[in-house]
Amino acid sequence: MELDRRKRQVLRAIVEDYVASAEPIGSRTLARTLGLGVSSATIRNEMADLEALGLLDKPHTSAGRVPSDRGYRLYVDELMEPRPMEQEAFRRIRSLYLRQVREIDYLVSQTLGLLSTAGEFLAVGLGPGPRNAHLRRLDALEAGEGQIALVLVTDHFVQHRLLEMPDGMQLQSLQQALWALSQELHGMSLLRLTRTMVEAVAREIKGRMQEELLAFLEDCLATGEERVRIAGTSHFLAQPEFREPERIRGAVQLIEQSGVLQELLLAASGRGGVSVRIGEENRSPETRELSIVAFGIERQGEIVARFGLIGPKRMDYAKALALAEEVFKGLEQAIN
Amino acid sequence: MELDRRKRQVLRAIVEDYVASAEPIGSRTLARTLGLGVSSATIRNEMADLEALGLLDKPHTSAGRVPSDRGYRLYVDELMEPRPMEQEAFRRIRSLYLRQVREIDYLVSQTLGLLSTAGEFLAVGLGPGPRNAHLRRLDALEAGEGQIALVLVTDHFVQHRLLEMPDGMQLQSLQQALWALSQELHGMSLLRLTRTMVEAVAREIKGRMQEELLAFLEDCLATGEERVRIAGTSHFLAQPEFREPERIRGAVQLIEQSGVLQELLLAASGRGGVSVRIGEENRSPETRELSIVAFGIERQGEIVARFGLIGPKRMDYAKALALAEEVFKGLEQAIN
DNA sequence: GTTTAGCACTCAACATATGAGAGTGCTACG
DNA sequence: CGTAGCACTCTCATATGTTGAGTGCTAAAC
Repeated sequence: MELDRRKRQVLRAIVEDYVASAEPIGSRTLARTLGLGVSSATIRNEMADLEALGLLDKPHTSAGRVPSDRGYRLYVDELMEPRPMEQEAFRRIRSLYLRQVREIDYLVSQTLGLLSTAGEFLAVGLGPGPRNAHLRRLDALEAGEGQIALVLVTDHFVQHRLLEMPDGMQLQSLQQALWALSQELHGMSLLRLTRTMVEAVAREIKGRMQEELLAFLEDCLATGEERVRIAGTSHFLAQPEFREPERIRGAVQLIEQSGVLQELLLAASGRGGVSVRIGEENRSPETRELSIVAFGIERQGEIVARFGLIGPKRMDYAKALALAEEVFKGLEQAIN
Repeated sequence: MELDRRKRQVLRAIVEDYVASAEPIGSRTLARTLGLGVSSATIRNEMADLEALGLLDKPHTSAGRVPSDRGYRLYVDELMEPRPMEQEAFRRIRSLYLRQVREIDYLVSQTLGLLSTAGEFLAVGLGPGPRNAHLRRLDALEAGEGQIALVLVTDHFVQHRLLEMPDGMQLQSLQQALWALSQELHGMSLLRLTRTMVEAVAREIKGRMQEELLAFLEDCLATGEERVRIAGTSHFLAQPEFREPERIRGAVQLIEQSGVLQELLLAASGRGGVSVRIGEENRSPETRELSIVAFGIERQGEIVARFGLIGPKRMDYAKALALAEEVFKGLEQAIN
């Protein structure tokens, strides 16, 4: 079923008005602001048609109309005009990705900062997991005053731990053991690594240092573990949809126990660019009233990082998409 | 002015009832629960006296009584019975601090996790600032595939950054320059260090690597910078005092722009053990309705870390104090 | 002197009524 | 096909009782 020109105009105006005002749109105001020389009654008829098509909803009998999920979808797919980025933001994005940094973990946190500057979305990011982090080096550095720093380097991140050197332990022998290990296990995925390593390590190093080393490796796995990072909470919570205390509580909970957000991000971000999920298109009930603009970053065939901009369904899709596209391009370039 | 035995009993019962129920306490219920064989009228008289002494408040003419700030203070100082910790929590605390770890930054984040498990307070923590972090080592490690890891070690934390080696740059010459620098500036406070270092570095290392190194050092300062860390937000926001949307918004804002919390923590935590601040005793208007149980950790005469448990004035002081005392002891021992 | 019973009074919270305002659907007409 | 007009609906805000918990005070009892 095709929409004629005017219906599209009306739908688009309703979406954009509603995004801006967060208030249902009535026929009178729309007839005025639309500037087409038609009366409110005509608009009302068009609205009734759009509602019959499932593109608009009524909050109650006598408030204005609000876009439905399908209405937003149509808007995003066909009606929306891509909006150019602000110069300032554009420049900041470019400059971040022109640097020499290759540490994905670091890039994730910096990118998150960038995404949250838009000032109205909840920015979420996911770094590479232990599955696709590969060991490059494991070492112990002298750190003065009887302490050492354990350092683990992978292709995606670095981890460290400052420890008291146990009495009677030789730095040299520790280093030798670690070097040998590094050599042997170089390039191995961190996920497979641990089991093998635990046993190899146990042979060479004894006592408390062994315990600490194992604890350190475990933490490296945990840190490398895919845990969603979040920025821009207050902007997000400031959205008018969270005015009621019950809603705001739900949103806070959603953010705190980030499992749901992680799931959302994983489902929404994929290969090949930026994609949008709207309301009911999300699986879990907690996110049925939210939308997400998301993308994944690929390196050598694997997705090593994922990002998303989350807002109420009434979010500014054009703005979010422009930002996401730009960051996507920058990051892909920087990483590959 | 001395309070007789019964007045103390009444005050204590009111505080503890109110802490548990968050509802003002009336004379009738109190007469019943207190189990003293006196009538509500007698309790009413006692209450009136306590109110005259400034130890109780009335939310309005005809609700029950609520402790005033001074009432809480008297309760904490004289009336409260120290509560023993739960075994489980106690064991977890001990085991964390029996390890070899000396990295304060790491200890801060682990301790914060511990504090937030109490499940009703907002836990805040502050690590050592650049002022009291002293350079131990600055190095560049080969990290494979044309990349290097810059590593900076201080007595309190370690920082790192994974970089692409610029074409034509020699790892050896970079290392030499960094070693020389480490040697020269060893033990210097990170705060004074940078200025001097910037210039020294500029001489030895050129081009993009210089930029990246400077950026790295700047970030080290920023990371080492005293920035308050927060855990347990959702427990805190679940407190009934934040039922109204306006209040909850205020609380969220307080948490997000953490400057006020940092100030609060700095003012409340000091040398020599755990202390309590109640309501109006806090300076800034945003925290007038909150209380904090806080302590600082000393090492060689300097406070290198600070922690606080924040709740509404109606918080469970006995529980918070027990937890704080235990963590304080454990940390002091582990660090010294 | 202390305690208690009794009573009038106060105030928040809840429910109910009322009116205004915004918006809709429908019908009849140009 | 578009428009004017009108009855109708529903939310929101305001006003008005009503209820229940709690207080303060007085006078009598212990």
